Amino acid sequence: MTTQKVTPINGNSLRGHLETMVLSSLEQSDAHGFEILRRLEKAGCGALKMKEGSLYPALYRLEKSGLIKSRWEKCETNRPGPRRRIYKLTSKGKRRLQQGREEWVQFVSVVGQIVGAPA
Amino acid sequence: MTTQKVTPINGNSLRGHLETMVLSSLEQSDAHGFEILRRLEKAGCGALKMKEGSLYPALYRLEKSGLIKSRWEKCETNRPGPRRRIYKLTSKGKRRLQQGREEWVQFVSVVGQIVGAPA
DNA sequence: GCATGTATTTAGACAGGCTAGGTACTAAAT
DNA sequence: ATTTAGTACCTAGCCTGTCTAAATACATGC
Repeated sequence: MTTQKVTPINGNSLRGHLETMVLSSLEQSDAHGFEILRRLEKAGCGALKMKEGSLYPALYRLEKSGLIKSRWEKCETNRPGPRRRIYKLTSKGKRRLQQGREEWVQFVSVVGQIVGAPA
Repeated sequence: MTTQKVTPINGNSLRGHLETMVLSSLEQSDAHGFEILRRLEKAGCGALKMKEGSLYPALYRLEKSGLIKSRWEKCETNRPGPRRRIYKLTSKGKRRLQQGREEWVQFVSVVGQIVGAPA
């Protein structure tokens, strides 16, 4: 009974928002892919399941557009595991994030009004 | 100066929301495709540009799923122009609309929190 | 060795909104 | 009569971006 049906947010509805989400998650601090995944999953409260296969291509696109920059982190810095690629917002990326937020607000406003759900 | 730059809501961000929008626009009253387009465009305040090439396939999918039903309207009923296909929500469609609204609220809540834009 | 957890990468599938046309009917203009 | 314009519908094929599913690599523990 208490099976708390959390309808997962699927890929379609994420389209066009994922990149802003990634940029936003990098605002607090630089991070590598897996860490971004963890941040988003945590913030998504179980409803959000972004996959590696979505994230890494997105990161590639973002870097290609100059919105983020990456550097490799050596793994000898007192931690186990493989190498990590650390991503960082560029100033261009910060501006885009601002823009993405404005677009998000407009998107919510417009679609929300049509869908007519009580905000 | 007063060029009110309305960034149009593009196809990607509409993904996965369009069907709920269509269902919602049919709630007030039955309508044919063009009328749905007008309703959405009007509600979108200029920011929303849904195309026929998106709507008609969506209507087809919705009908195939039993969420809407259509009937042809003869054109001799005191109006000019070609025949129209009038769409109507089924009870299954009404239930789906409810579900779509719940999912919308959740979507806005989750993504909104991540994007961090002031709601 | 082998399994496990962490981390990255990629090929290919797939969905669905968009482009860009086409069809058809009516009325008004030429 | 023919053209033009407005309304209405339909569709083939494109394109983008998320997902599936697998491979690779490194370190630790059994």
